[in-house]
Formats: sequence, C-alpha cells, structure tokens
Amino acid sequence: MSSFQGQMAEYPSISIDRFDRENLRARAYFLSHCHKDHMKGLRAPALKRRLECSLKVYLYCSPVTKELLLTSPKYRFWEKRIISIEIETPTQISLVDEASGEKEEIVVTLLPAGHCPGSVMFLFQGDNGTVLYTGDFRLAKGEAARMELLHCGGRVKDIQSVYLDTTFCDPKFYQIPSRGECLSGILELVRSWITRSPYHVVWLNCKAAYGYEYLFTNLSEEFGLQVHVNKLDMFRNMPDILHHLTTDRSTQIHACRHPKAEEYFQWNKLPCGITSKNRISLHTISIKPSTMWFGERTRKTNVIVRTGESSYRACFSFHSSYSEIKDFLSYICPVNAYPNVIPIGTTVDKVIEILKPLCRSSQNTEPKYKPLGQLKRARTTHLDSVPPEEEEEENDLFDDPLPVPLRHKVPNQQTHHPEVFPMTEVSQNQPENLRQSTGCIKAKSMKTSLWANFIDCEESNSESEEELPIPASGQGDPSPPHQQKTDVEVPQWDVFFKRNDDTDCSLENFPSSTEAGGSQSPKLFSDSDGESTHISSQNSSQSTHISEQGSQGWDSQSDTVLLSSQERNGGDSTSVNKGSYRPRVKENLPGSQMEQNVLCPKDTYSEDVNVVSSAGEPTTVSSGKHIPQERKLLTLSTNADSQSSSDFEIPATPEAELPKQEHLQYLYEKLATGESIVLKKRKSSLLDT
DNA sequence: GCGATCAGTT
DNA sequence: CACAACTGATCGC
Repeated sequence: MSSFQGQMAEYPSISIDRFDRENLRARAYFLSHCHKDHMKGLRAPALKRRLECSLKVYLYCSPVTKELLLTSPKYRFWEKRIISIEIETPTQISLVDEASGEKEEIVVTLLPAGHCPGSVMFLFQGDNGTVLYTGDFRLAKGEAARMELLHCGGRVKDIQSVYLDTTFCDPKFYQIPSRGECLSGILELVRSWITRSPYHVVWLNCKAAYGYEYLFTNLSEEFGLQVHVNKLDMFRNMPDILHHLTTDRSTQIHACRHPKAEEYFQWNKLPCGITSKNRISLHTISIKPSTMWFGERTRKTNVIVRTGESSYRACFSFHSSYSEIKDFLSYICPVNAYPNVIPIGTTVDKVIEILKPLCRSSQNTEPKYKPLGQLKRARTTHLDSVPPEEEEEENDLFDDPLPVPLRHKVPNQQTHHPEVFPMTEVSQNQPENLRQSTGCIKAKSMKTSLWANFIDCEESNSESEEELPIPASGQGDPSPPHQQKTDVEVPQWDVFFKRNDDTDCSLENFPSSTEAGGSQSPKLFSDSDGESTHISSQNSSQSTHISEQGSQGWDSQSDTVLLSSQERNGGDSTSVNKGSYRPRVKENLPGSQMEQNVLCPKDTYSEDVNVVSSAGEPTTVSSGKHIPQERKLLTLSTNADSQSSSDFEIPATPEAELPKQEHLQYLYEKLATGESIVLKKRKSSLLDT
C-alpha cells in the first residue's frame, strides 16, 4: 500500500496519487493508475469544491486510466477536468497558481508501468531537475534500459529523484517468477482441468481490482472461452479486453466475485451462483492468484501450489520483486530514491538502506577519475555503505572482468555531456542555483552495478523465510518446492553477465520454450506435470492504451511477452505489432542528436513535446536549439568551481579534490574536436563494446 | 446519512 | 503469508 503523501520535493505544486490534505492546493493532479489506494481523496467533497473554484486545475493520467475512472459514477464529476496523455509522449504542462498568477512549466512523460491496465510512471522534467515517480510497477529486469524516453543520447537521463514502488523491496521477495512463467503455469493447470469435460470449470479467485486482465485475455485466447466476470462496462472501449470477457455464466472459466464466494465454493457453487449446467453438476477448482517468490533464480519452484482438494494458488504479482527493483533503480541511478511503500514487517530505514547504495551518491565513482589519475581516494570516502576491504579489492583486482557494465545498455559516460533539459519556450533563465543542488552530472559508473550485485547476493542469503507451500498431492516433484537458502550464497554472476547486454535483454530473462527440460523454469505445477509445457507466450502485461479499434489495450510492454517463441494463434499478433512499447535505446544516434547530447549542459529534450494548454488542447511544439550551448559548456566546465555543469562530477565534500586543470583541458579539447577519447579511457566502454 | 478510520477477511 | 479491496464497527460532522 502506497504511503506516498502526494508531493515530490522538487515539484511540490503538483500532487500525484493523493488528493487530500495539502494536496488540495495542488496546481495539477496526476493519477498513475486506478487502484483505490492511489485515489485517496479523489472523490472527496473538499476536492470537488476545489475543482469548482479553480477552473484551471486538471487531472492528468493515461487514456486507459481516464476511461476506467470515468466509468464509475462516483468519479464522473471529473469528466471535464481530466486530460489524458498518451504514453511516451512528452507533454508540457503549465502549472499556474491562480492566486498569484505565477506560472511554472513542466514536461511530463508517461511510461508504461506494467502494474495494471493504464498504469504508468511519470517522468517529470522542469527547472528543478528530472524526477521519476514510478507509481506501482512491475517491470522485468532490463526493461528500464529499453525505455527510450528514459534515455537521452543513448544514456539514461540524469534523474534527480525516483519515487519508487518498494512494495517488495525486501530480500525475502528476492525473485518472483516472471509473468510468462506464472501465466504458463496457470494455463496448464486450467487446461488440465477444463479439458476433462464441459462440466469442469475453474474459478479464478481474483481480488476486485484491475490487473488480472492479461490473465483473462490469455486464458480466453488460449482456450477460446470467454471469462465470466461481474462487470465489463469499464472495458467497453477496450475491445481487446472486452472480447475476452462475458457476463454469461455458462463458460468454463470464471473470475466472478461475490462477498460469500469462499463459502459458496465449499458448496460447489460459483460466485455467480451456478452449481450445474444442463442439470449436471459442475466440477470446480479454484485458483487464487497470489505472490510467491524465489530466493534465487536457479531454484526450481512451482508457480502453482495445490492448497486443498480443489484449491490452488498461482503465482501472480503486480509488483516488481526485490531484484527487479534493484535492477531498475541501479539502472536509473538517481541522486535520490524515496520509497513510496514500506512493506509490512520492515521499516523506512531498512528500505532506504537498500535503496541508497543504488543511488548515485553512494556509488563508487572512482573509475571516472581514473583517466585523470586523481580523486580516487577522495571519492571512496563517500562510500559509506561499502566495507573498506571490498572497496580495495575492487580497485585493485576487478579492473574489468566483471560483467557489470553490461547491465547498462549504453555505457554511462555521460560525464562529458550532462543532458539538458529545457524545451525552448519553457525553461528560461533560472537555474544555475537549482541545478547545482540537483546535481546535474551523472556519476554513474560500472561500479555502481557492481555493488548492487554484491549486495544482492549478500542480502539474499541472509534471508530466512517462508514456509513451504503445500506441495501438490501425489506428484513426484523431486525438488523441494522452496529452497532459497541452500545455494543463495553463491552469487549468480552468470545471470548478470547474460542479462541486459546490448543485444536483447529479454531473451535471457525468459526461459525459452525450446529449452525443454527447463533448467530454470519453475515447475509449472505440482500435480499433473511431467509434460509441463513451457509456454512462454503471453501477450502482455498491463495495458496502458485504449485501442482505437481494438488492437491494443492490455498488451504493450512486457518484453517477456514479445519474445515468446511460440507463435500463438492469432492472439499474439496484436500484442506484437503494437508498436506502443518498442523502446530501443538508440544505439546509432543520428549525428546531430549525438552532438546535442554531447554539448548540452543539461538534460536535453531533443524530441517534440506536446503542450497541453489549460484548455486541454495539446499542440506539438518542437524544442530544438541547444547547439549554441557548445560555447557555454566549455566556459562553464572549465571553471572548476562551478558545479552547475561540468564534465566531471565535482565532489561535494569539502576535502575532496578536484580534477586537475590540465586534465580537464585535455578532455575538453578532445571533446571539442569530436574525439571520443573520454569514452575510450573508461574501462566500461571497453567492456561494453 | 455520509465520510473517514480501523480491524478483520479474502 | 505479503497484492487490493471489501465489510462492518465506530466516531464525528
């Protein structure tokens, strides 16, 4: 449950996912997805009144979220005041204070979050830096690296703060089987049951919340049976979901709900009330999606667990696992990361302790200075969370053979070109001072991820935990279901090696359907088995789009979906051709763009930006003009005490040394002549190519 | 009577 | 186990 209070330090005049208390004064509202715990205050009289008085206040969200929200009569009063923003479309919004007339411009980009239909993350760019609010998300490892709009010039943007979904940010949730794995397990269980007779039905015991739609659509697709649900009008404009649902109770797959459902089920009655068909009584099993996780990824574990005569639990998660969170955050590598959720059983401090080493300030940035032969020690003093010995080791021994750099699709040598922000008409003057405080230079280094890996491993074995789910009755599962502990201590380096390199991150991530015996793929379910198929296809995750005529919706991201080697009849084609989420980090940048990025002192917005006026009419505005900043960069950077823009991260600590002037000069010359000497000197770049 | 909050359930 | 949401009880306006 989110405990985010609605406001971000950098942009306190907007509120996200909270609409009560101080948020009542916000200049603009953002809703990441349609779950109640992110909608607090959204229909309260106080906010209603505010809307009536402040005619320029709008709620921004994805088109799907808007649709879902407005389906409920309780929120209908928002109708005229919601502006939906397309996914991955940078959009400028004017934040106007109606009392003072004061105005601030901000650019927001919605990124698919994989949590439920319409769910997005918000990337904000403005005078106080770039910040990312993740909302709730589930993204597989490597997905951040594939989000084009998180990048600029092939590098991840300079992000000041991330407001992060930390629901499972606890080593005990080290790994959660992928969507594809979970889906396959459920598909096979359902298949094994409903093929017995037309009177064999399954009941999916799902919560009353968005997020199961891709499960329904895949089941429907697979078996040609619509899924029975209580309500489907909210999907009336999302045909790709709608077509797989029905309110006709005669289907073999049910996801209907009733307050006394569990009780009904005891009596072989479905929540919708039926017990028989053609006067023949039904044979029913229940499958309850719930979150199960693995201690580490090589352990074979069932994604389906039998919990009773006719009851099963199926692995299913709306949220990223611990390792997925770490992968995400270490890739983004912000200056700050703030947890939106404090998982029960843990504390804010513990969560922060996990996040901190993945952020910039605690990174070992030493390699960056290597070319200069300076500052090594100065930097290491910043590593509060790193044991000294390990640090030594790293410096001396791990010079390069480590896999880490591969985690970043593109080496993060952004030192020499802090990305710039400003879209022309928006940013004006300001910010040298602001910039300083927000730290515009990226200190990302490969060491970064290295530490992350170490920590992963350590923490994962320190875990003790869960009890074993009841293994299914009579089945010869040779390996005990949950075994995290045993071999966790051995860092799974190879895993990190393989993942996220330049080619295709998703492939490593997903057990290929062809590698039969399935080294890593969990056993699908404990009961029938043997021929546990490895269907890794799944068309999707959580849609963020409303299809114009039906080709999208719930499909979209989830790379795992796309790589399914099994061509599924028809269904997949829709998800695959949906270009909405095909982010590829630009590896070959057009020369001009590269130039921009190299030269701009701040985050550059090289794309077109949509502008949403207070009237809600989006217009596209191109924001070019960064070229003239070349000179500026040189000037600024040569000035050693300017922290506002530099090719180097200037340590903030007083005792830290600055790079020597001659080294800086040398590098600038190279830069000016277009040589890539800086890159070549970094070990990560050697590894990366 | 509505809404907010809390505890308990699924 | 852990998701998100519903139910019911209680309190205040």
